This record gives sequence, C-alpha cells and structure tokens, in this order.
Amino acid sequence: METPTLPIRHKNEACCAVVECSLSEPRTVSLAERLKAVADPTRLRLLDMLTQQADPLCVCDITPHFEQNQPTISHHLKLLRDAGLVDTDKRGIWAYYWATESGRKTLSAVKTLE
Amino acid sequence: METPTLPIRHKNEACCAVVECSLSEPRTVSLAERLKAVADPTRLRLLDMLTQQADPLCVCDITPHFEQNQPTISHHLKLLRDAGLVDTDKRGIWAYYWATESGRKTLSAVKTLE
DNA sequence: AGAATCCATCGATGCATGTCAATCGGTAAG
DNA sequence: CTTACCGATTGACATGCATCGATGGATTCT
Repeated sequence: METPTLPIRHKNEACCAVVECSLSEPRTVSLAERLKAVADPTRLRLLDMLTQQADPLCVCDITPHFEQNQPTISHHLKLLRDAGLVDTDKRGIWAYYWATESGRKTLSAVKTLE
Repeated sequence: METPTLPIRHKNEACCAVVECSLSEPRTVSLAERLKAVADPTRLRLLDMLTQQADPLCVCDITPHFEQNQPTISHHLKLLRDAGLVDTDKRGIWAYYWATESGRKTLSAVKTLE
C-alpha cells in the first residue's frame, strides 16, 4: 500500500481532525475478551477440532493430538469454556466437549482472515 | 445450548474418534498472531478510528481520545503496524497513521462477532 | 476394599505484555 | 543558535499467561 497524501500542518496548529468511533468502549472490552480466547494456536486448533466434529469429543481423544501435557490442554479447554465458545459435560469418568453456536460463529469469522 | 447425547464407552476402551482438523499448525500460529494484535481494547479502538477515517490521522489527533499516555499509544500503534494492520508516514514532525486493507478486513471480520 | 483410570485443580516457574517516567532524535519557530 | 514541540525508544515495574509436575476427586474394574 502506498502512502496517501498527508495534510499540511504548521507547528502549533491546533488539532482539528474529527475522530469518529464505531465501537463503544464496553464493546471493545468484550470483543477483546473473545479475541483473547482464540488468540492462541492451541486453542484455535482445539476449537477447530470441536467445530469440525459433529459429535462431542472425549478429552482422551483430544490430548493425543497435542504436544502439551494433559493439564495444559485442560487449562485451554477451560478458557474456551469461560469464553462461551465450547461447552462440556461428564459421562462417567469421561469429559466430553463440543463447540457452541458462538464458538462456531467465532471460528468461522476468524477463518475468513488472510 | 443443551447437552447432546454422549456416546457410551467403557473403561479402558481404546480411543476411536476420528479427529479432523481444517487448520494447519502454521496457519493457527499466523492467525493467532493476527488475533493477538486486535485482542486488546485500546488497539481495537485505534484500529476502528483509523478505519472509520478516510484520511490518515495524526498521532496528535489520536492520543487526546485515550486515557493512556503518549508512549503507550505509540507502543500500541507499533504493534498494529508490526501486524500489518496499519501503516504510517512522517510529515515534518508529525506522524500519520492509516488502516491498511488487511486492517480493514480484519476489523470488519471482528465486528461480525456477537 | 483396593487398584486403576480419567480429568480438574494447585503451586511453581519462566516468559510475554501493558503501562509510565525519562530521554532522545528530528523538525520547526524565534 | 537556541528553544519548543512531536513522537519513538528505553528501562523499570507489575501483571498476565502458557506450561508442567504433583495431587485430588470421581468413577469403574477386579
């Protein structure tokens, strides 16, 4: 992208640009929270796995696909859950996770990038 | 969202789920970098301002709208620039910033959330 | 009851990040 | 030339975050 023409201004000239904003401050905070939840390669891959899958996935089916240890994956799943992107339920000793509607929409939007 | 039906599995049963992934590992890394750049309320607001504006904005027109001090805003602008979301040029003692095409697309995708 | 398995939590550790005061380089005005 | 101004950089500090080993609660198998 080339440099657009810049306005000419003299020293001490009062700032005059009318700066508009389409995002409210609370909105930027809540959006940033959501974005932080997916701004990590491991969590992106977790969310992608759960979104690709039609049925809930058992943690024991997930962890083997990652380099990290079990507590780390559990930690990331918790962050995704806190952000409302995935949900979970227990069946006996197994924990099953699946992507929520919000999670699917978020990943879908993210994948339009680049 | 209600709990979907979970499969029945017995203890020690071998994991059998076929786990698919649509995002390559390098892609998750580059996506996460982009997302980190916008996963902050201040940077989100900065990018929004620059996107709303048709013409480049002088830093001296930007900083008054934020609580943070000048070095902090300068720092955030640098992060946005490193991520390719904004670009900059100097005119005399003034620095002007504008959103790149990549920055506009990224913000546009982000704003579809929620 | 006892052993084994799954997974969440805790505590510790090292690294990344947001923030600001102080400073510096560059430019314009006097 | 000296002063004043703009904005980037530096250094310091506190906080946040990713990671792992160890542990604990819950459940199932023997």
